[in-house]
Amino acid sequence: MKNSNHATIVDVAREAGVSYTTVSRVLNNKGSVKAETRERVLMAMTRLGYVVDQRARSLAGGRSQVIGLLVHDVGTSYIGEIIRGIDAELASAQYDLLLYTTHRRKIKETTHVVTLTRGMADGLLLVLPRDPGAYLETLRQHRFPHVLIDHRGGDDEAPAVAAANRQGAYKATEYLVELGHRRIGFITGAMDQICAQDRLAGYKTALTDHGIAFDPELVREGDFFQPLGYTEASTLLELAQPPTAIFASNDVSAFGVMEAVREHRLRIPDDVSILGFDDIPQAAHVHPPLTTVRQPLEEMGRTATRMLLEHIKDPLRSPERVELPTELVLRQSCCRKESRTTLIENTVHAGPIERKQQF
Amino acid sequence: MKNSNHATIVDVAREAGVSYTTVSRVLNNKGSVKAETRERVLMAMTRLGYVVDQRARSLAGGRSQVIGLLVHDVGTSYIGEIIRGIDAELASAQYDLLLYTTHRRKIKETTHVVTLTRGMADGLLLVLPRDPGAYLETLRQHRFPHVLIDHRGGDDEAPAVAAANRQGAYKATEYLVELGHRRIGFITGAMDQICAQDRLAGYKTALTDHGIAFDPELVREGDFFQPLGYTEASTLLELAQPPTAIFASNDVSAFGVMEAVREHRLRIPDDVSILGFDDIPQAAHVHPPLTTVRQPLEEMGRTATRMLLEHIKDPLRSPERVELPTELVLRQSCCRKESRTTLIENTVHAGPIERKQQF
DNA sequence: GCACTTTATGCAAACGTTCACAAAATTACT
DNA sequence: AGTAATTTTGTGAACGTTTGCATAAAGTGC
Repeated sequence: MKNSNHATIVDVAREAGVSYTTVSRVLNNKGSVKAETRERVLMAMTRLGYVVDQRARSLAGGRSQVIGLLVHDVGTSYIGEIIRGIDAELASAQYDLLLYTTHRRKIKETTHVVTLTRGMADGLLLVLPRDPGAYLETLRQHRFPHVLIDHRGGDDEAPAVAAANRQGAYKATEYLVELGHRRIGFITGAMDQICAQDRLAGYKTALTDHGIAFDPELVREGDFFQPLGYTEASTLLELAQPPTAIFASNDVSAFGVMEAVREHRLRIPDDVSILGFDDIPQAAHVHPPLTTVRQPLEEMGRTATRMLLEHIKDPLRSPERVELPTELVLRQSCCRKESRTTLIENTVHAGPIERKQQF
Repeated sequence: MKNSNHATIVDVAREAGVSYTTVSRVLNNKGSVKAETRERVLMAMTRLGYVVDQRARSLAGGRSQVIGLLVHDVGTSYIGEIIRGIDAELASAQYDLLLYTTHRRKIKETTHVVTLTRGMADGLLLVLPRDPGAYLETLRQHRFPHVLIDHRGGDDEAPAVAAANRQGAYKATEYLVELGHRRIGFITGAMDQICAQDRLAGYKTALTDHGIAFDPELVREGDFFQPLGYTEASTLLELAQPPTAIFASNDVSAFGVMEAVREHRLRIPDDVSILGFDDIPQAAHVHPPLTTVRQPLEEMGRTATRMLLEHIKDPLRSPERVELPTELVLRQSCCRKESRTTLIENTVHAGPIERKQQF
C-alpha cells in the first residue's frame, strides 16, 4: 500500500502548522492543547482524511485496541449470542476483535495464545476453553489480561464468567415436579464440560430435595447436539416405564428430543413435556415453543468483556469470578401431567403399548 | 506489557552472536545466510522463546498477516460454514482474522472498511454485503485487496464468489416435477438479496420449461428465517388447492415449513414433499432428513480466501468472479406424488378436508 | 595468485506512532 | 514589574521490525 497516499500524523501537522506531537495530543486527548489549535488540527485531519494507524500506535504506545477471542467454532447461536455481547461492549470501547477458531484441536489453542500474547492483542477472551491449564499459567506469568467464559473451572484462579447452571437446572426440574411429573428423563451434555456436570447435579439435587428417588435409567448421556438428543430420547421413550417429561441439557438436543417424541406419535406437551436449556432464539420459534432455562449468553459476553477491559486498564486488579443468574422461561412445551386427559385429540396418537412397535 | 520479558530480535542476535539483520533474514528466509549461522540463530530463538511481533513487522514491512472479515452476524451455520473455509485457508497461510460484525447496520460497514484499509489488515472479505456501493469505490481506489462472498452484484467489477443459485433452484424444482408434483409452493428469501432473486428465477424457469403454468398464489415471500417460513407455509397449506410440495429458499425456513406441515397433521414426505436450500449440517439431522440444494459454503470461503491471498501477492491481477456449482442432495423429505397411496399409515393424519378446521 | 563474481553479514534508515522531557508562551500573584 | 505557577508546544528517543546499501568473506576462472 505504499502507492496509496495515506496521510500520516506528520502530514496533518504540516497542514495545520503545528508539530506532530500536538497532533498526537488532540488524537489522544492527552496533555493540554489550546482550543483554537485543536480545532485547526481537527480541520486538517478531516481535510486530509486522516485515519490513525493502529499498528504504529500499538508499537509505540502499548495499546493495540484489539482483543483476541478464542472459540471452538463459530456457527452456533450459542457462540453467536456471546459474540453479540462481546461485540457490543467492544464497539463502544473502540476495540477490534481478532478471532481464533480452534475447531476443538487443543494444540491450536496453545499456539494461538502465544502469538496473541505477543502484542497483537491487549487481552484475550476464551469461550468454553478445552484445556486452559496448558496456557493459563503463561497468561498469568506474562500478566496478560484474560477472562474465561463458561468455564468455572477447578482450582485455578482465572477470572471467569459463567451462568448459574446448577441452580437453573434445579429450578427447571422443580418446575416439572410441581407440574406433577415424577418420572423425568434427563439428557446430559458433553460430560467433560463443567457446565454439563452442573446441570446434571442441579437435576439430581432437585429430585432428591422433592423426595423423588433418583433413577439412573432416566439419565442418558448426550453431547449437546441434536442427533444424540434424538437417539437418547428415543431410548427413554421405549423404556418399560417411559418418562412423562424430558429435560435436555441444551435447546439443540431438546430439538432432537422433540423429533423423537413426534416420531413416537406422542404429543408435546400433552404426552411428554420437554424442557431445554440456553434459550437460543430458535427455541421460541419451534412448535410448540420450548420452555427452557435462559442462559444470559449475550450478557455473559458483555460482562466478560467489561471485566477484561477493566483488567487491561488496571492489570493489578484481582481476578473475580462472576456467576450470572439463569431464568426459567415458560413457554408451551410443558404442562401438568394430568392434563392429558382433558384434551380432545387423544385418539390421534398411538397409545403407550403400540409405541414400541412403531419404532 | 513492558514488565514481561519478551525477547526481541536484538536479544536473539546477541544470544546467537550475530547482527539483528541476520536474525531478520532467517526469520523471513530472505537473503542468504550460512547454514551453520541459521542453525545458531534458530537455537537462540527457541532458547529465548522468541515470537515475532506482528505489529512491528507490519509497520516496517507492509504485510500485517491479518485479513478482515465483515459479516452481518455470526450465530448462523451459514456463516459458520463459510468461516470454517476461510479459517482453514488462512491458517495454512499464517494469516489471522479480524472480525467485524455489522448487525445489519449499513453505517458500520463503511466505517469498518475505512479503518481496515489503514494498515490493520492486508485484505478484506465481505460476506453478503448489504450496500457495497458505498465503499467498493474506496477499496478500489486504494487498491485494497478484497473479495465479496455471496454477492454477485450488479455491474460492479469487484472480485466475488457465489454459488450457482439459479441453477440449483432450477434443478431442485425439476426434481420435484419429475416426482410428479404439479403444484409446487415456493417460499422466497429476503428479496433484496440477489441470491434470493436468483433462486426464485430458477424456480420459475424450471416450471415454464416443463410446461407448468406459473401460479403466483403458490409463491410466498419469506425472509430466510424460520418463523416466516412457518407462517407462509401455513398459508400455502390452507389454499383451496394446496401444493403437494414446498420448496423453501433456505434450510432454516424449510424447518419452519416442516413445522407448519406437521401442525396441519400432514406427513412429510407422504403428503407434502419439502425441499430446502443450503444444506446446513442440521438439515441432515432433522426428521425426515431434508432434501436440499447444497451450497458449498465452506468451499466458497476457501475459494474467496485463496483469491484474496492471490490478490495480496499480486495487486495488479484482474478481478475474477467465480460461481461455484450447487448440488441437489437427496434425502427423505421428498417423494413421488403418487406414493402416498402406497403407505400403510394413511389413517393417522387428517384428510385434506378436515385440515382447515383443525387450524 | 589476481581480478571478479557470488555469498554472507552488518549498519543505518525507515515505518507512524507515543511519551518523557524541555522550552516557550501565557496567566496569576505579590 | 518581576517572579512563580501553569498551560501550551516542540524535540528526540523509543517501539521491533524490514530493507537498501555497503562491506567482508569465500569461491571461480584464467
